[in-house]
Amino acid sequence: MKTEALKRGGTLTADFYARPVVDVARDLVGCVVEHAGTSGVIVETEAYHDSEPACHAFVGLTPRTEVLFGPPGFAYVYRSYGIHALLNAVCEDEGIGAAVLIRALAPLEGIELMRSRRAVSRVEDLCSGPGKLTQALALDLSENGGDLSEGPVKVFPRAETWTEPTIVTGTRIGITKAVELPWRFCVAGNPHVSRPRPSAPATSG
DNA sequence: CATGGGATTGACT
DNA sequence: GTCAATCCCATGC
Repeated sequence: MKTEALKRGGTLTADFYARPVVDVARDLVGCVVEHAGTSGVIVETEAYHDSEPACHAFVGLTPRTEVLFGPPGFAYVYRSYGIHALLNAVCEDEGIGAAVLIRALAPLEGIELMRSRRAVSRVEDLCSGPGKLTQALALDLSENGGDLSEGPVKVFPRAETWTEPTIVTGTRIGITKAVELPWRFCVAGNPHVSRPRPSAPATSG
């Protein structure tokens, strides 16, 4: 997968998402998410697929999972624990329920705006969790089903300074089923990754 | 129509 | 470490 598919209006296009969800989860690390005057570099993701019970799409096609089973490159936003909105990117072909959960960002643009939305001062606290980043970017359930290449939520290819991040793999957070799958991807040693951070294996970087 | 369970966070012991 | 807040939706009567 080369850059040709990464260049429509600057955003990633459906081709990027129409691949195995675990591959997309890994490749989204280092990419940039933008919404409502704020943006950040993705430093943590998780993959979910309808073949395993931790995925919402495991139950099949329902009103809730309709977007998950739809075409790739769209936003799946849902409410978690009645409080937080969580942002996912729908992946793989239409008819397959798969998505990448965006779990943490390194704030890039609109940091003061994020501070006003989050009421915390430290940059490391603004987007270091899936519920935190949606609050910082002012994302809510109305973004569910939105086209990630056209907005209002947009995802851009890796920024120049993040072309080759060192990625650490771990198990997914906060789930009770299929806990053993190593489908969590983080930038090694990055302060914006949510906790618990995966224990970094011996890597250079 | 009633019930139960979360892909979390922040506050408190 | 423990725990409550809070709402959408899947399931079962």
